[in-house]
Amino acid sequence: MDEKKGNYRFNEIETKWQKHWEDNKTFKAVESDKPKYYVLDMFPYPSGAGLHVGHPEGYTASDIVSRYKRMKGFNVLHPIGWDAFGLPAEQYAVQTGTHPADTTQKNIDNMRRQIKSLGFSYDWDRQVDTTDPNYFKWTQWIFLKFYNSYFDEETQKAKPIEELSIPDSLSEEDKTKYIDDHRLAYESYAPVNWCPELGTVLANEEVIGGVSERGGHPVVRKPMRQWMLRITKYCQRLLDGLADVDWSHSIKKLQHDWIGKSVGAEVDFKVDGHDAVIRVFTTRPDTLFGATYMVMAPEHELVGAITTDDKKGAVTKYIEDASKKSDLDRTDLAKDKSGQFTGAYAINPVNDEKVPIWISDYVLISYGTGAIMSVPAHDERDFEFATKFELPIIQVVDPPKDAKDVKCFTGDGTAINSGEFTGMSTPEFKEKIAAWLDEKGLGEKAVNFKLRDWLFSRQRYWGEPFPIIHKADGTRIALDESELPLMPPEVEDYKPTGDGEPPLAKATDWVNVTLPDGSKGLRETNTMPQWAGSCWYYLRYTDAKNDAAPFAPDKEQYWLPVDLYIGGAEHAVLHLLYSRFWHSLLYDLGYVKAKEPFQKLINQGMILGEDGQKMSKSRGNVVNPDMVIEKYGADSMRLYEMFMGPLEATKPWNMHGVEGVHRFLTRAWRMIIDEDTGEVSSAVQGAQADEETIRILHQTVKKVGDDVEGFAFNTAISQMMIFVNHMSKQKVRAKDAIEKFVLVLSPLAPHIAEELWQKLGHSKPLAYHDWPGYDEELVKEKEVELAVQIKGKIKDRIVVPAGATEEQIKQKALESEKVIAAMAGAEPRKIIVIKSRLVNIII
RNA sequence: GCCGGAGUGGCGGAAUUGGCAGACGCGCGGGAUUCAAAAUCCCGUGAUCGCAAGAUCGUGUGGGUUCAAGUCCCACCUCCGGUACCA
Repeated sequence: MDEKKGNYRFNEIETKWQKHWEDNKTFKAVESDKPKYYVLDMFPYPSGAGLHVGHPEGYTASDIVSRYKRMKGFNVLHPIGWDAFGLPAEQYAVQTGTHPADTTQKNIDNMRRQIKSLGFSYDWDRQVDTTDPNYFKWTQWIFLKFYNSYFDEETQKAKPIEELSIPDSLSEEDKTKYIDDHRLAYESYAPVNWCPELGTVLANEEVIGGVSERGGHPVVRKPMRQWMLRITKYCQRLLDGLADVDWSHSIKKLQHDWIGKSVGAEVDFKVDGHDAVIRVFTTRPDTLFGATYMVMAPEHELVGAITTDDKKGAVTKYIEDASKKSDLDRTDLAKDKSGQFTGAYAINPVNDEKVPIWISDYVLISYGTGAIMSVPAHDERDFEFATKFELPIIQVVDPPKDAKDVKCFTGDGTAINSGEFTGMSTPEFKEKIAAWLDEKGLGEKAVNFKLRDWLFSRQRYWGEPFPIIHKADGTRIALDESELPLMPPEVEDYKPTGDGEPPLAKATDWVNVTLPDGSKGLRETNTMPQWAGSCWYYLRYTDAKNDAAPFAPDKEQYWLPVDLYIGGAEHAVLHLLYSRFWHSLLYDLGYVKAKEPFQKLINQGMILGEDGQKMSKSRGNVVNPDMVIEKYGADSMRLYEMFMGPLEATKPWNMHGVEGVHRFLTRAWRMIIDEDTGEVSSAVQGAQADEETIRILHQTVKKVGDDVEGFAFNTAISQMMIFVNHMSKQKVRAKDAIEKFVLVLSPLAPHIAEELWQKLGHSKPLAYHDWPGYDEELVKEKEVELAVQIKGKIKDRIVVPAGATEEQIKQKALESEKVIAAMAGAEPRKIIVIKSRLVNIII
C-alpha cells in the first residue's frame, strides 16, 4: 500500500465532519421568517437486523433535497424518528423474557449509529420514538379525540360529541347507546380477521388473499369484541383530497380503488306472500328488466323469515358451511359458485315478474345491502351462477356492434326488452330509471364504498394501551387527558393467551381499578396497532418536546404541509390512508390548518441483490451498509445509491458500481488536492477558465440543480463525472470553477465537499452557502454539429455556428461532398431543418 | 381475470417528450507506467459483412402514421407491483 499524505481518506474526513455537524448542531431547524421546506422520511422500524440498503436510498434522496434547499435559502425541517412499537420486539420478549422496551432501545441505538454514519442532515433534537411515554401520551390523546367526536353528516366534518343532538324520546340507557353509535371510535362484536399464529386480529388492509400480510399465516373469521375507527365516514373526503396532492398516479389510483366508490341505486323488491322487502344495491339499475333471480348473503337477516319449510334444512346447512369457511376458502382462486334456493320469490318492481330468491356466499353481507338482484346476461358473476343452477338469462342491453363478448355483455349499450325504456342508451336509462324509482317510492340513487371501518385493536403487549375503563354495567368511561399517558403494566411473561385474551389481561393489579365513585372497573386490555404511532409523527416533529400539547398551533402552521415525503410504496393504502384520516379529524377539530398532510410523495424503488433477486437472509444476497461504508465511505455509498438508476425504479445492487462512483470521488479529490502534499494542487489557480470549461461548468451547475429538483440524481451524477473528466485533463484549473463544482457536489457527497471547501481556504462550512448560479448564454454551445440526412438516412455531419439561419444551414448541407455524392444529381424536393439537431433532405 | 408500471449493448442505465439511439458508469480488449503487480493514465468497445473506406441491420413481437418513431396509434408477448366475487 502506497499511502500518501494527501490521499482521499474518506474515513477520517467523514468522521470529522459528522462530529462537526453534531457538535455545532448545524442542521437544527428553528422557526423563522424564511420560507420553509419540510422534507420527511418514512421513519423506520428499529429492527434487530439494522438498516438494509433500501433505507439509505430514500434517506439519501431526501437528504440531498434537504441540503440543496438549504443552499437555495429555505428553512428546512428534516427530522427522523423511530416507529418502535411492533411485533418483533414482542416476539423476542416471548422467547427470552427481555422487556420489549430494552430490545427496542438497543435496536434504536444501533440504527441511529448506522444512520449517523451516512451523514444525513437531520435535526436530531426533534427525534421521536413512538414508544416513549411523552410521545404515546399524545397518541392516546388523539384516540380520545376520536372517542369523543362524531361525524356531522350535514357539514361532513367531525364535531365534539357534546354537540351531538340526541332525540328527546330516548331513555337514559338508549341515549348512551345512541351516543356510542355515533362515536368515531367504537366497540364492535362483528366477526374479525383472527390470526391464530400471530395471536391477534388484523385489519382488512393487513390481510392479503386470506393470509396475514406479515408472515403469510392463515386468517380465520371469528366474532370478537374490538375497537373500530369510523374511517368510512371520511370516504368521500379521503377521495376528494387526492386531487390536491402531488403523488404518483399509481399511488393515487391504489387509494382511490381501495376506497372504492360506486354510484348506483338501491331498489326494493317485495317478497311474495310476505310483508317484507329486500333492498338491493346495484350500479346497473338500467338492467332491472333482466333481473331473473335474487341472491342474499347467507348472513342476511331476512333469510330465516322467508325460507320455506321444505328448504329449511338445506338452507340452514348452507349457512353453517358458509360461516365455517375461512377467508381463504371464500377467496379461493378456483372459486366455484355455490348457493341454495330459499323457496321464496320476490317481485321485480319494474315488471311484476316473480323471481326466485337464493342465498350464496358470493354476495357479501358487509357490502351494500347484503343482497343483490341478479342480471346474468350482463354480470359475469351472475352469469356463472345462473349457468351452474340453470336459471333464466334475459338480455336487456344490446351491445354496440364492435363488442366481442355477446354471451355476457357488461358494457354500455342500448336497452332492449325493457318496456317503456327500450331503445335508451345505458347512461340515459340510468338517469331515467333512478327518477322513476324515486317517484314510485321503490328506490333511490345510492353510493357505496368498499372501504370498511378500521379495526383498531390488537391483542398484543407492545402497543399503546387504550385510555378506557369498562364499568360493571357494560358502559365505559374514557380517561381524562390529565391521566395520560396510561403506561402499560409490567407483566410476568409476554405470551398471548391463545384464546384471544391479550397479554395485558394477565396484569390483574393494573386491570382492576376503583373508580372515583367507589365502583369497580376494568381497564381495556387490547392495545393499539402499530399504525397508530405513525399516523401523526410528522406533526410531532414540528414541536417534538412540547409536553403541554401534541404540538403548538403556530409550529404546525409554520411547517405543514410536508413538502416532500419519501418512502416505500408498500404503504400506499395503509399508513398513507390512515394518517390522512387522522389528519382529517385533527383538521375538523381545529388542531391543524393544513388540509392534507403530505403535499408531494415519492416512492423509492426496491433494491435487489446482486443476483437480481429480492434481498433476503435465506438467499444470502443481503448487502450490509456498514460494510460498504467501511470499505468505500459514506459519500460513495450515498452516490452509488443515487447513481444506480431512477429513484422510483427497482434495480439490482452491484459492488463494481460502488467502486465506480468511488473512483469518481477519488478523481474529484485529485483534481483539487495534490496527493503528495495534501494541499490544494498547484494546477488550481485563480485564472480565467477557457471557453469550453466555462461552458461545461455552467452546464453542470444547471443540470445538477434541475436534476435535483426533478429527483433525477443519477443523471446529475453523470454530469458531474463529465465535469471531472474534463477538468482533470486541464493543466490549469480555474479556482472559481472548481469551487462551484464543490458546491454542486455537496448535497450528494457532503463530507468530501466540506473537506475540499475547507482546503480551498474557506473558514465557514458550505452547508448554508448559496447555491451557485449559472448563465443560460454560457450553457449554450458556440458551434453545433448537425446530422445531414437524405430521406432519413444519415450521410454526413456538418458544423455550423449556433446562431446559423435555416438558409445558411441548408446551403452548408447541400455543399457537403458526401451529400452531393449521395444525391447523385437529384433535385431536393424538400429540406427540413431542425435547428441544432439535423437536416433532412427529401429527393 | 382486472388495474398500474416496465421491456433499450455483456450489465446498471441516458436520450431537451417526434429529430444524430446507447450519455455516464460497470465489465471486457489493447497500450503506457512498473522488476512485477495493484493503483493510475490513454485508446477501443451494439450486431453482421469487409483488409479497408464503408454498407446493412438494430430500442420485446407484428402492423400502421410520419420527411423522421425508443418516443404516437392498433394488436400481441414477457416481466414486476397491486388486487381478489365490493353487485
